[in-house]
Amino acid sequence: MEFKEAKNKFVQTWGALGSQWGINKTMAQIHALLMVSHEAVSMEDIMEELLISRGNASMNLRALMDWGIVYKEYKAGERREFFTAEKDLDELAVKISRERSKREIKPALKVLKEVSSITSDNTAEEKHFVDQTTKLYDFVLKADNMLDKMTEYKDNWLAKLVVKIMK
Amino acid sequence: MEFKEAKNKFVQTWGALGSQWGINKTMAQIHALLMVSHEAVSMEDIMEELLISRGNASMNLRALMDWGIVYKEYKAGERREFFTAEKDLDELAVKISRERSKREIKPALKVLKEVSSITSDNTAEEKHFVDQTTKLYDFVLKADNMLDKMTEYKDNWLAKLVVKIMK
DNA sequence: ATAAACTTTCATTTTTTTTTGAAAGTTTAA
DNA sequence: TTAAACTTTCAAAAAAAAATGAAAGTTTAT
Repeated sequence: MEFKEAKNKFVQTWGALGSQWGINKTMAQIHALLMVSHEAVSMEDIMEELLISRGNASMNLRALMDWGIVYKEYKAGERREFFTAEKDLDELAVKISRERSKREIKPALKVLKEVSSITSDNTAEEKHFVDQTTKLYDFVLKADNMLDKMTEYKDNWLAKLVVKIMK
Repeated sequence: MEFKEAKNKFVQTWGALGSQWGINKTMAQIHALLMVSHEAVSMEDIMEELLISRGNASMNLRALMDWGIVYKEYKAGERREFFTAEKDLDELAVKISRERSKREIKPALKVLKEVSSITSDNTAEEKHFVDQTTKLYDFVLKADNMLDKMTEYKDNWLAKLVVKIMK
């Protein structure tokens, strides 16, 4: 396999993986492209390489910057903007975890707390509902806390964790 | 908030959370419904409660069973089938992790290995590509191994982990 | 102040994903 | 073996999500 083919395969695969995890395909593809680029890339070049429109490129780059995993870069004497991706994978994981927690998990927790707090008549049905949603709240809260703690380790938390677990 | 309202809110929220993580909304909603039901539910009742068609219910129940997180149940003297969800949350997490690893992570790893193994000319561009995809392979492999290890803990791995990390 | 070079926005179109529902299939009881 | 009671399948329709592209906006150099 030659370079161009490999690069394309990587971008496609990363895009597909993104889709499966609720991230828009193009967004994941742009991210993939930037991750393996040794220097900052212009919007023009991204459009060309991925065969997407200017609007699409612009919106997804904005989204990636909102996630904090892609940065704008200015080059001296160049009018247009260039983009780079976070390349430190530990840092990348931390940022993705934080965003998903903030955007998705925290709001879900809020609802779980609400619905598990209804004052139940004591029918078996309602008791089970309260019991199960309470357990779910506790579980999700723990999982979310774990993510939080991981962000404190930052450097290499994953390796440390795996070593610990595997003994 | 009364029971029915709370139940509905829970089902909707679980459905939305599913969507954000790449799981079809109805599939997540059926799962939510079964999780908080104190007894097995018929397809008819699922259709009615979620206002979905027979085909939709059938296909998503099949998918949930393929994931190993919903079971068929037969009642004596009843022709139709009833469904229940895995209610042990540790068990649920284990099964979801295993499936996602098998379906999504393992295939991605295979590609990462392939593309990181190209014989590079030594342009800076190609070197960076090989370096970055190799790192990514190592990282994803570690993360996946962590999931694997977690499935060995089964009972309460999450609590144990959090305790360990938080010291 | 102007215009060139560039980016963003958003109504519309396209694509993808999900849902429907009717026909085909299956199982059970008599 | 038949028919009733139920489930599954899948082509077509609907809904949802993503992409387009042209107009509006912004920045910079002169």
